[in-house]
Amino acid sequence: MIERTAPSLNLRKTLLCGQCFRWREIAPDVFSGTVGNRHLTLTQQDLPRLRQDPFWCIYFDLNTDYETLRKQLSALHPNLNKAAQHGCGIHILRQEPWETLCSFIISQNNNIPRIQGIIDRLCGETEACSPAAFQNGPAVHPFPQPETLAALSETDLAPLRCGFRARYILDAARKVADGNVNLEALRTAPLAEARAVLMQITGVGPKVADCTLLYGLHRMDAFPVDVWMKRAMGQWFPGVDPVSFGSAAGLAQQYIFDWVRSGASEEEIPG
DNA sequence: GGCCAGGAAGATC
DNA sequence: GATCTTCATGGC
Repeated sequence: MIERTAPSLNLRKTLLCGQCFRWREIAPDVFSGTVGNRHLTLTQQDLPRLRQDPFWCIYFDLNTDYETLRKQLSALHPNLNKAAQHGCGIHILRQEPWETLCSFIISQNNNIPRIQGIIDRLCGETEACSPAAFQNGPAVHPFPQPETLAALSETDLAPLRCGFRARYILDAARKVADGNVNLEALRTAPLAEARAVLMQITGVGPKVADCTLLYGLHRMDAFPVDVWMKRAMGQWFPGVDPVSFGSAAGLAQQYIFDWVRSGASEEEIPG
């Protein structure tokens, strides 16, 4: 029996690929982040041990066979094969739906450093911590609950410096808090229905909806088909219908995005 | 379809 | 240094 020494998850690729915004590389190969009311600092070497922890095992999706999914996607098209090779090691994290929805509302027309800054301020990371908070180590700053945000006003959110997105955050918080949008129910709802429910929220369009479904509800069938991605699909995957990606469509799009963002060269575009 | 809504980062001058 | 340009957008 050969001991499995190389887990399918690559921490850097997974945590810094733009699917989440509360992880930082605080030193070379050392990653630190907050999930729920837990704070974790780890390196790639800590992953095998993490398998024993039910919470982190679920969060990092360690029980999904990404190697098989990656092989299935690779077989669909030569360019998807390249993208999948580049994205090898990316897991789709199982993030909290509300935090994910709110984060991707903030992400629209925005860049990652600024998104991280806004979310840090939203979570109170930049507030001065009381001395008592440090008695048992650094204070953990959970993502604010929708009920908390629902009671606030745009003026209250001004210190976040999130611009026009403030009213979108408040509308989302209120619709989730009062039950108009039941995020948990979207785990099993038909994809089209789940999208429609999310798009009732002001400031949530097709892309934010699909990102919420993929990253927040682990709907691997969700595929953000915006104009940009459609163009990339048409140019780089001629004749391939995203439907053929099936239940791994979300993973495929993450591979493609990561590949494109890395500068997957124009010369690789066929024809 | 065009434009506008923060602000930060990177490119360019 | 100053000045563009861009940003996984959505709404009017």
